[in-house]
Amino acid sequence: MNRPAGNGDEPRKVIGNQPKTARGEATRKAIIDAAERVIGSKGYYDASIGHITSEAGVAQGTFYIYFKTKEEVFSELVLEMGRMLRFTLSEATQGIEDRLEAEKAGLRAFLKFVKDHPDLYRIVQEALFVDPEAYRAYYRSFVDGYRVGLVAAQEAGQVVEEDAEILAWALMGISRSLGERLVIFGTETPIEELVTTAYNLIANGIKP
Amino acid sequence: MNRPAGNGDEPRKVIGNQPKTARGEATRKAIIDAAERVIGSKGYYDASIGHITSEAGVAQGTFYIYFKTKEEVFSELVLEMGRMLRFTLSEATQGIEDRLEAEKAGLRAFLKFVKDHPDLYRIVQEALFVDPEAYRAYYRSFVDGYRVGLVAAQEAGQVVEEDAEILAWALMGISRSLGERLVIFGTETPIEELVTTAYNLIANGIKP
DNA sequence: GACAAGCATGAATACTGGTTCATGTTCGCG
DNA sequence: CGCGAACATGAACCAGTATTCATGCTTGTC
Repeated sequence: MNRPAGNGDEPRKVIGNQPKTARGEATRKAIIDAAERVIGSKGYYDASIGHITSEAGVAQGTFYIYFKTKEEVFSELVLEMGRMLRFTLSEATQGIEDRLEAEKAGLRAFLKFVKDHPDLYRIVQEALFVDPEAYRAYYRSFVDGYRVGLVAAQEAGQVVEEDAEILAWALMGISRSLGERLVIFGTETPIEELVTTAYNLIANGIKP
Repeated sequence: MNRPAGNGDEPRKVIGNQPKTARGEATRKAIIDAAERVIGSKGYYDASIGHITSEAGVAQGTFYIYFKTKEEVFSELVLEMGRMLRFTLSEATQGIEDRLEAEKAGLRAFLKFVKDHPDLYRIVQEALFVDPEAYRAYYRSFVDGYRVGLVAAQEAGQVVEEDAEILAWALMGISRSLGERLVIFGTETPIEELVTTAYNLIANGIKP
């Protein structure tokens, strides 16, 4: 029961075991990618570790070298997804001066992203049940971005003086709903049409 | 392999076994109610038949007198939920002449319903994975109601001439998002405040 | 008051699937 | 080389749980 002094009880709360070589890095990535495909298509509960590892081309035990539990890959997936989406959006609105135009570009980029990654969409939804904390963090960060933009626009007198937090949730709801229609309900409406209609609604709805 | 002629292959697609006496009726209802509570709080996959039946105060085997599978109670729950919500909304907007006022009343009723039934909200969300067909039907019927109202208002010249289907999805998204904020994110904003802000957004957004 | 259909029981079944482990294999470095 | 740390294997373990089943109870009816 002896051990070096100056050590806490927990081994520094590392997420899974970080690989130390390029080889391990590659394997870990292969597993995450496989998990994305398998969980995305079958859902979390129907996706077994066996499915994931065989899709990744490794043995079942290998999974546990990199992840402590099944839940852990999932959480990481959700995090990754949030990062990707935020990156895509900031990329798409980079350098656009007019705030309303930026809004439009963001909406368009969001719908495109969702359409290109239908699996990712479902994964985030399922996080509400598998990892509620990750789910909340995902939407919180999304809505925060929205809110900051709105507040700035309000200060510039371009947006009506309503509670920016509530407004942000409402606007996010529009994007999300149209995205869901695309992915879950498989409608064929061109994205540009959705963007135009939603943009008019939003622009008229929030102008001062 | 002989059987009476004039019979299809399927035994009339009865959902579960309908009880024939008041006693059975009561037991069946007790199980559904228990399922609502247990699945609502633990989620579908963590809610075992054992949990549900013990919550209902019956033996495990009793469950299978009334439902063929675990999925079946769940589907019935989702259906029931859709019915309840639609009833509540039509109740709340009954007899309101002005369409915009009706919209406001509907929004208020929706948020109140969601707040009073947080479990039900999560159950519908989970249906996307457990019974996608039920999930789609739920939202389809919701959005259809919305669309019909919008089209009527457009014909009366009260609403802008945008695609009513898209508009309906967007507006539904606003309600849903604010409802989710209430239930999943546990914010304490008074419903009336949400209604006012959202109403202004919607009213300005869709006026011709 | 006995018969049968409906209802109820809960132990046994059957199987899935997450996790562990004892045993290799790879590979960079001295 | 050859040593050790990192990585990989896949068979076995085991806990949980949906579903079945043989048996027993209730209740209304003739």
